[in-house]
Amino acid sequence: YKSGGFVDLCRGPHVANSKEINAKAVKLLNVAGAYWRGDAEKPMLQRIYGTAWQQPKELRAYLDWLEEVKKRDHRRLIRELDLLSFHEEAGPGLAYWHPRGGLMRKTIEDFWRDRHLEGGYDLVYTPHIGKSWLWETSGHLDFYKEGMYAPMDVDGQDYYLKPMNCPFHIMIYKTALRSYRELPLRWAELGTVYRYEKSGVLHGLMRVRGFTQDDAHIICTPEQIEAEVLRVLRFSLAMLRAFGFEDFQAYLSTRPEKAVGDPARWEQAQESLKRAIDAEGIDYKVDEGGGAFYGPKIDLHIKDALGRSWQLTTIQFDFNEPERFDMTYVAEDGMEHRPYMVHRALLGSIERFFGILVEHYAGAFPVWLAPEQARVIPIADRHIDFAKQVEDQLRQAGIRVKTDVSSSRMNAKIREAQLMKVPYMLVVGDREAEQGAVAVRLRSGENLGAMPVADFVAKAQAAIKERAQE
RNA sequence: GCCCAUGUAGCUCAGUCGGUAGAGCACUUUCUUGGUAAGAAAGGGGUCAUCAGUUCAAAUCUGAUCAUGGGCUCCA
Repeated sequence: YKSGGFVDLCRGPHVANSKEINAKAVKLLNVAGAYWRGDAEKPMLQRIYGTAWQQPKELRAYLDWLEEVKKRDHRRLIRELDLLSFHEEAGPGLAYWHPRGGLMRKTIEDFWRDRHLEGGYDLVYTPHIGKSWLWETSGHLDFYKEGMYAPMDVDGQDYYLKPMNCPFHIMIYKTALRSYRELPLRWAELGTVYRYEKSGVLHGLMRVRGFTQDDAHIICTPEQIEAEVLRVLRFSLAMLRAFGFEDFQAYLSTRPEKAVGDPARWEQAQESLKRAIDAEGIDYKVDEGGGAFYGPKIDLHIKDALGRSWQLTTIQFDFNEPERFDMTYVAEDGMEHRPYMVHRALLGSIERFFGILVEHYAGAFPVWLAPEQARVIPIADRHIDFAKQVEDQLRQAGIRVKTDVSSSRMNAKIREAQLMKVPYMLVVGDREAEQGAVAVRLRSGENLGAMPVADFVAKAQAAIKERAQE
């Protein structure tokens, strides 16, 4: 788009004067800094953000949407729902998982590990720190030193907090002479890493300094690579669908100018990525030359309940580390060959994914994820004994349940459970105690009336199994 | 890291001209024992982010630092 002598690569339009904007409704949103020509080396200008609409009601709808975004802000909800916290005194970008958040994380991690074992992965665990040798060899100290926490001195040696898991998995790989017969290897780890992110970029759970990647490395032969890539992509889509995401967009990033590795391998890798996306029928865009210097990649973006896009899965080839660590396998010809290595994270980081889940569901999680799936609400203190019996029965049936024994009135207890977005509220009074029943209220406000405890258990278990919202 | 703004009780916020700190919710106790989103009363709770400075006197003015927010740049 052209304004006078200024040419901008955007859809425009630009106006020479704001009075040319023919709008019935305008709102100033905020002011912010922006670098001259988007270059951090250049001075910063003040940018004024505003929005203009043809009709006041369109502006109204937009402001309502902004309001909804604000209501779902995970930074607010993780506090209100008692899930996580951050602490100014203890370090920015470092998340504390409370019991409720911890229970959800455990649920996510259990699901993740089970699916991986079913999907032909092995689970590994590796240390949080390692000698500088690892990062010199991998190249991270050359390329990303400013993103790593300063080393600590241990017995006169520099040890670094790990910013990545790959060198550790490679150490395991190199404990044996590998045969083509045992490939592919698929090693997964919920690996906690630390990266020194610049202070201005930290943002709730979305950008933190300590986080857990749902990482895995696939090491295979050139013949296997295409099938492996397709397998990862399918696996990822199944995983994301299980968490309630349906709308996917893929981005394929190809070889940049400066790159390491055999061009023929790049070509094969890019082809296998492309064929996998085609096979799954995912819409994709190509970012020519947008890959990292060490390999091409596919990123998967999902759309959340408000239509916002988030990058989750990344599937990246690595032609750098196998070389630097001299990874080999012995092929049918009896010679040592260089394997392919693929890094992949499906959810990205547990912290960030959790934040996205919170915003996607506005804190009203599907039953299987909810930290407290049911709350028993005794009407008066004389019903507490029965309420505790119900609680026990439910817990034995594998339902996460609590009883509200506070001195509040039933109305207040219901309000409290609503605010915590507990899927099932089980009111018990004289009538229920007598019949061995619970009166079921959903967080939607719907009242299902009284049902035998066993019926409720069956209902809740079905909802958990189907990963239903209820 | 950069630009701008903000920081008062656990949370959401008042606090005038510089004169020594307040509300609602939450919490504790007591009363209340109730039928689907807040029963009532009393009480406790503050190094006004931190550290310096100006002043007889600082939540209030100045500076630095830390943190947070909106953006920018970055994101192996």
